[in-house]
Amino acid sequence: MSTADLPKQYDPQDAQRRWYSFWLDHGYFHADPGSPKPSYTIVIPPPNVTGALHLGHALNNTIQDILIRWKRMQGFDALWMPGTDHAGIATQAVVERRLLEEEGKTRHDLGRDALVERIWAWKHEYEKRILNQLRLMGCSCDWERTRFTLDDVCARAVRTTFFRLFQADKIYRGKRLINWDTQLRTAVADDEIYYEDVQGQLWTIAYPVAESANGETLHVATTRPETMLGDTAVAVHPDDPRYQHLIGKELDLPLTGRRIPIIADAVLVDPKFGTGCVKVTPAHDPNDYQTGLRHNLPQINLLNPDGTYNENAGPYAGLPGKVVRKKVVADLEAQGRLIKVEPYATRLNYSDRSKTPIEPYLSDQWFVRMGDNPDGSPGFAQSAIDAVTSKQVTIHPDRYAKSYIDWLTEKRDWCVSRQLWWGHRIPVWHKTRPSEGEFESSELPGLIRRWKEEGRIDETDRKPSDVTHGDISDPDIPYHFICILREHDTEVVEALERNGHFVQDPDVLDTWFSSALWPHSTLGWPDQTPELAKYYPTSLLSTARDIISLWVARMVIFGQFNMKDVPFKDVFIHPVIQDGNGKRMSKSAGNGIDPVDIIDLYGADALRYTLASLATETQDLRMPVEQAKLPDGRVVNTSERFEQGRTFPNKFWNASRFALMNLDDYDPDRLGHDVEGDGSEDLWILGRLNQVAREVTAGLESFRFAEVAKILRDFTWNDFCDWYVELLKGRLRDPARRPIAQRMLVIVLDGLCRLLHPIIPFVTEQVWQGLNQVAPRRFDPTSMEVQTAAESVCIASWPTYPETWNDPDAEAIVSHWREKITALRNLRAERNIPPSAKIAPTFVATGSVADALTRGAGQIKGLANAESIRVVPRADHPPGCAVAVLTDAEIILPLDGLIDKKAETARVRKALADVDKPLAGTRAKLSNEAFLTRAPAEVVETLRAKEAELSAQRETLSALLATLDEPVGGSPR
RNA sequence: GGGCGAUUAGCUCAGUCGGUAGAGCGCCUGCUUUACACGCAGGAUGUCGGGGGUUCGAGUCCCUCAUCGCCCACCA
Repeated sequence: MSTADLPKQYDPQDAQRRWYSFWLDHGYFHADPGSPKPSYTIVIPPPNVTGALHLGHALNNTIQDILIRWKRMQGFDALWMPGTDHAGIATQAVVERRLLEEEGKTRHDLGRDALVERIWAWKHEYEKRILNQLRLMGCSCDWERTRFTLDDVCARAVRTTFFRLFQADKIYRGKRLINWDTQLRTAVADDEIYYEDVQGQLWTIAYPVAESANGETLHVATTRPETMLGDTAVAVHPDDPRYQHLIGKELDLPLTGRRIPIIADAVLVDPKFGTGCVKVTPAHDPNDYQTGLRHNLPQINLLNPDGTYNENAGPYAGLPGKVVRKKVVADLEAQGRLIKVEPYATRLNYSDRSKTPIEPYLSDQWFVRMGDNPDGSPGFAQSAIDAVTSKQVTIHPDRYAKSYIDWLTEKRDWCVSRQLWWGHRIPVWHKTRPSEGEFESSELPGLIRRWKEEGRIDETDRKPSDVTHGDISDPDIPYHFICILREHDTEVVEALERNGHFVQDPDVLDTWFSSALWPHSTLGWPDQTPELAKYYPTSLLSTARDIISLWVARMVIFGQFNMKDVPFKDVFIHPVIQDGNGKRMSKSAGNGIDPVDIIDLYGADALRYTLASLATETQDLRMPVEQAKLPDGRVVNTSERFEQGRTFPNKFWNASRFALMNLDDYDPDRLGHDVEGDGSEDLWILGRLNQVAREVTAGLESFRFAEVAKILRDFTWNDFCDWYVELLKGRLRDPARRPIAQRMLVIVLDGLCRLLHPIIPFVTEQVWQGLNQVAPRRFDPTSMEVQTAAESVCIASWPTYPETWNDPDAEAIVSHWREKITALRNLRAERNIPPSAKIAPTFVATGSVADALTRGAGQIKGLANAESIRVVPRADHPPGCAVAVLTDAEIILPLDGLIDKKAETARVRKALADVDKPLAGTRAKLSNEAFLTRAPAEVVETLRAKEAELSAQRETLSALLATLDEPVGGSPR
């Protein structure tokens, strides 16, 4: 191959364009359920269509692609299922914000259908962008199977699941406090709230004990006095001696004339705080709400949707909250019930969108039951815990299993309804109040019975007397819900909605509801598809730790419910990328790094290699952010940590370039004079290649990506490039030895392409294609024969080399060479011998060391730039020589006309000091009686041998120093 | 408040079985050696956060303190 085809610097952009489309054209990424190969499956954590991918996505997708490519090469029918998430609240919020900024409109101006249409348009744009980013990174997803959590396939799975949950009484209607934006009249998600510390006030109010002879009162403190109108209890700590006699008694709630109980609650009340009495307003405070559930307290809702007070507030009805507060305070004061008012720093919740305070608001929501079944058998949460404790699902690193289990142990029911427009609409129709009466006489009751028998609908028809276990709905209100199986069952929908008997629930499902189905919905469930049969359960899930509870746990739950099996066998939790100061990267903070910028700057392989080398078991990893200029002039964020990823593929490229330039006359069938290689270096490098292949395989099996990246880099750079290729250069120039050298080069390069491919797919494909041009027929590690290589490294076999490729003798010999050559280079540097000057060293050595050096004379001459070398069993130190004393040899280097006694003395003294330090430590240990008697014999033996070696080395150095006519220091102790 | 993690070279991090510490970048010296200056050769750099314990021996195991970060809950 001519150098013209092989630019000095690897051009990642060119390779990316060429080979990605090449892979797609050949369909390598497409999995085939009909294939006899065993399956290996990963479903992508679907990125939100809210925006572009960030560096965390890049890390996660690099990990997944490494595994998928590796398994594909191992002969698995590898499926990487791609797709995106509709991300309910997040996406709707993004589009609504833009609507407001650009057109000054709210969603109510547009209406439900028009807004949803806008969001679809946004989705199309970002989905395209996200999927394209994945392609740029080289991700080998099966694009023909791309899914979206809100597409028809997923929608069917969602509706079927909801229906089955409804039938199984795993879904119920309950109350929950939501964050209510009184201005926009809408529910707001937790992450759409911001806090502000404000200087408020704390009012202390006296509640009189009912029918108390001595006029006893309880003092309660509150930051929101107006909510007292909804109080349904006052709580004290059960162990508080001050109030023991009052527990169970009642209070006269001022201003209302209502009687409320005094309850004992250890959770809500901290007896050391304030007066030790807490007013309980279940409908307007999350803690009080929980307390209310514990004590079966009524929940009195005081609010209208617009923030004014309702009829439950009696005389205050119709007034806005602010005014109610003023009047309540004034009225309390007038009645002498206000004890004190003091300034108090408190935190207020505000809606991100309207910038107005959030009101906790009690509303009807749908819940999925997490607790155990009425018969005591494990419910959803317990089954999901069991899946992990029994290792049906293994979480790596295993410390995350704890957070998974801890969260599930609470068994808190999952609120699945959201007051949004973007998402899967809840397939439930409510009976409307006006329809009562005429409904009974209509044809509907009969139809409903029939449809139910046909399995098209299910219903919950509850009269006030019914009690459902765990159901926290208001027991006084009857309801009738119809759950519909098929969305397009127009016959049913029309009949239900006719005459306004039923209306569909306006809410949509929590986005995690559809995400929880992802591992089976994407494979076609509820249909029994060949894909489902083959690829479920999937093999691995790779994700970030912050969604272990939101997503991982729920996938296990729904997998067990729908599929009767867990969704994946392994879960890998990858680290979170932070900036150099340990802060989360974000667009708004300006410290984010865009993976596409890194690809533009250094290439996809650089991005992937760097991220892989950072993927350790740590939970956070830091990446100092700095700026760089793109070719087009844009200034973008990058990090010095991409340096390794940038240089390494280039190094590999250049080593390959050297090889390819020397393979023009490669002939796999012409083997020179030794089939088993030509020298110790060949046996050594094959042994190393074999060892590296095994370590890399083991590393991938246990998700040690950083270690795998390091092993491969070290082998490629330090063994292959720095030593093996250098050792080979002389042989390549010798026509008799060239064929074997070429054959060796091809074997190692072929192996490196395979081993590196999962991490850096583009440069390895580029090299593989080059190899295929000059050496299409070559050694194949699977068959152990010379045969035509695969047309792409994507589908080449993962290498497993014979165990016999392991030669400790060759390894020892080469390590002797390396050691002595390094010592010679060291001498050169220290004595300022120019690299170009030829030297003629003498090695003093015996036994196997001498053999190794004699055998490698030619190699050593080449790499140390020596014109001759001698190996002798003993020798004096003639004056005017530099001498290096190694543990098993001495090197005597005559320095013609370069006698510098001072420099040589300094050098030897330093060498002596270098020996003295470990020698002192070793001797100290060996003189420790306890060590000698208690440490294992072999440890003692090793140390003794080391001591002998160091002593001998020191002797020689001392003698050497003496010949330099300098005083010698005492023996170290 | 509960949980998890981190603290090792100037920076960012490895360090599996407890046996006297490594890498990349940066730094210093010298090299246009015909694969590579995104390179080659050589070099310097550590009280492994503090204290205590277990052990013949601790970066590694245990306790404790400090600092930083993340997650979850919460502040009447």
